Amino acid sequence: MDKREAILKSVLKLVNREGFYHLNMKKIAQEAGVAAGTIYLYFKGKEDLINALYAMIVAEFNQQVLEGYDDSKTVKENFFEMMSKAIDFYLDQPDNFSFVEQYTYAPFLFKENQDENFLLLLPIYKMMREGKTAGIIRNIPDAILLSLIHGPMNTIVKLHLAHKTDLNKKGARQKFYEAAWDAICA
Amino acid sequence: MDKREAILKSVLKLVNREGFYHLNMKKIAQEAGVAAGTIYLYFKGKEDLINALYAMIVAEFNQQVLEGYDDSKTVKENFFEMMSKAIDFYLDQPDNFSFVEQYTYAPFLFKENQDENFLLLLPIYKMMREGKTAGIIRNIPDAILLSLIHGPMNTIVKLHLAHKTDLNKKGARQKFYEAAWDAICA
DNA sequence: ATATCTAAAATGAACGTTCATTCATTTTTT
DNA sequence: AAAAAATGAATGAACGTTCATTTTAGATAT
Repeated sequence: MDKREAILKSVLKLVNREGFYHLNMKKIAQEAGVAAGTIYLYFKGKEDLINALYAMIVAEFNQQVLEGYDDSKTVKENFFEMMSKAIDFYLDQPDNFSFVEQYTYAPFLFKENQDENFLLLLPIYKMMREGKTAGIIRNIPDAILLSLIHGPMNTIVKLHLAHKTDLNKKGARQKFYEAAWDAICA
Repeated sequence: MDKREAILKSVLKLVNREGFYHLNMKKIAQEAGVAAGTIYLYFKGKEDLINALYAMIVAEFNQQVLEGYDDSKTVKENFFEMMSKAIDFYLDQPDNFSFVEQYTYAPFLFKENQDENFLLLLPIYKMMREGKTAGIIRNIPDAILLSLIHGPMNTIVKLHLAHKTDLNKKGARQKFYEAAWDAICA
């Protein structure tokens, strides 16, 4: 059994269940089935642990979303595919969503670098640039396009996880993709 | 000088500057220019204080956004107006944005009721319903529409406050409104 | 005006608890 | 038996809250 991974997973579970505010090292150790001191064999401290987890999730997310990207497809197809992968990522592991949101919105909690926040958005930037040069995507500032892609995706996942809607319902995702696309297409 | 208000304002300032994680009663008292014990004359405790602040901001936000609403205008005009008011609210008082975001994404931190989160969205619901019955807004689930309105607004404000874009630049807002509108109009 | 009294408001040191981290000791692996 | 990994009790700092005491403000009497 990999203890490092067990520790990371237990942070994820606890942050989702109780929030950052109630997270403490003893709980993390208990949930992971190790002693409190053991955590310090794998991480420098609490901050290091949290940052390592965030970095891990970002890496997984980008990898999974970029998997959906195919240069031979149209921009629209790539857009749909990436939206789909991104939503899948969070629906498959809701803990990830909760953690990333809380981490992102806690200024100066554990981050030295504000720009870290935007690492999650790298796949979107790629698609945007290509669509714009091809004249298929609106020629408006990148940040506005970004808000029209990331914003809805983020909110719809939140609403789904809060049981305010059901993204698994037939046709629901397709309607969402189409509407989001109309916001960005030229 | 109203001490209750001074205390609330100092929470707002501190949460924005250092995050919930580093917030403590001593700092709140110092920032407000009162003794630690004084806070307990106005609030039952830390939770009560935080909840009171959130309630205050939600009330102000809804009031300000609904101010832009005018039944004699078209749905599109109302949409633009409300987007504008909502963005103004956060740009004028960025502390409010930071606080609301952090509060929203901290499950079980101070909330008994998850639904509280969605109070901020009441003005949007009103416009959506009316537009749908008039056939002007897409006939898709409310939650999806909501994500297409609230999501972009939320993200663009975040990007603006992080200096990734400038919403005060001429034409920027108009482009944003138009694009967001195209996502929801039938 | 000034002094005296009273209740409300405010103070901040003290308290009990919680927490992250350490490290002497024990357990496991080689 | 030596080295590496793991333990968890101990430590001291930090925190939310309390409450005995002090300060302030308003009313009343001199």
